[in-house]
Amino acid sequence: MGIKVGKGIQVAEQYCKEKDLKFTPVRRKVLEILLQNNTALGAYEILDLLREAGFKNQPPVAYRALDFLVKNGFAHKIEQLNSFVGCMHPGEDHSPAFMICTNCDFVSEEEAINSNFSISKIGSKSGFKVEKTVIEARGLCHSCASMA
Amino acid sequence: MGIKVGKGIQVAEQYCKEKDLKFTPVRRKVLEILLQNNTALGAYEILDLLREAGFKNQPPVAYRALDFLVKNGFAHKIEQLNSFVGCMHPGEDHSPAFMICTNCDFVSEEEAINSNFSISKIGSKSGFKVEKTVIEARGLCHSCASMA
DNA sequence: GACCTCCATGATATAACATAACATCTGTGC
DNA sequence: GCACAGATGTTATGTTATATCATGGAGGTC
Repeated sequence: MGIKVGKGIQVAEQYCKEKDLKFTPVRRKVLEILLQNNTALGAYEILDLLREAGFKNQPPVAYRALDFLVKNGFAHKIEQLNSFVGCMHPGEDHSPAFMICTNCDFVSEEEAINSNFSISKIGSKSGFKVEKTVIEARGLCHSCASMA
Repeated sequence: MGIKVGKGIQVAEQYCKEKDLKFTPVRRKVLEILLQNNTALGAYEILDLLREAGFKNQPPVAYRALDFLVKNGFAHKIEQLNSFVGCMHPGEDHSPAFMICTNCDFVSEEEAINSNFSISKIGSKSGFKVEKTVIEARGLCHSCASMA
């Protein structure tokens, strides 16, 4: 099922064990689905894949699992796409920045420590206390850019 | 109607004149609505306000006007909220960062040149060519933070 | 073992956000 | 007048997300 998927699942499993969180079959399956993809998936796409895998497929099934994964840092929502990606750094405290290719839909997650810092700084100029940042860029990924 | 509103409308009007764009009544009204608010408004809230002002109120009416305003830089979409804000720097080339107060819903627009730059830098590490960035922070605005 | 509590899941319905598609109108240039 | 382009009118539908209440299942307590 791919090294990436395997590692992600393993880390999530370990993390849940430590935190006494329930890594249930549907949550595991959704994480697997997300990690198997390089593109962001919408909740209803995930729902279809869940159904194919024999799970129930009412919307709350997917949204509940996604809520759990996002809340615990195993997945992220790409706000511009209303879609979700598996997290490449589960369990680690991090500030992601997402690069979304407008040509092939590839989404990569990068570390945004510096940007995040400067956003906090921007906020503090006006007395705003930043708690969470969303940083998403659109453009062309390496391979699409070189084809152009 | 407020200095902010007046100035925003005036700038938009001038800009449209120069660019030969049609600043029609419904577009003007939507911009007024957005500029009158310190919070982001959803398309259907705008639609209600349009109806009150005597405009037609099918969804496309609001979405078309919003598309026009966003495309021409008179408004921005706040992706996390599926909502819109009037732009405080119409006509100027700028890289906005939005600060969204989770307590009072106030949204402020700040300039993000430095962050934007570092996001492009993050992207370029992996060969990604950044074309557009979305930067949104959630937290507490000055006045909500001081109450806490 | 019976009971309780907590959380997850099942199931139904509906809310909220957004666009497709086609008809009609209106101003502009010829 | 007529053709064109862009804006608006109108109907319908697609897509994303949540509220609500019922049911189930693991673990603790007596």
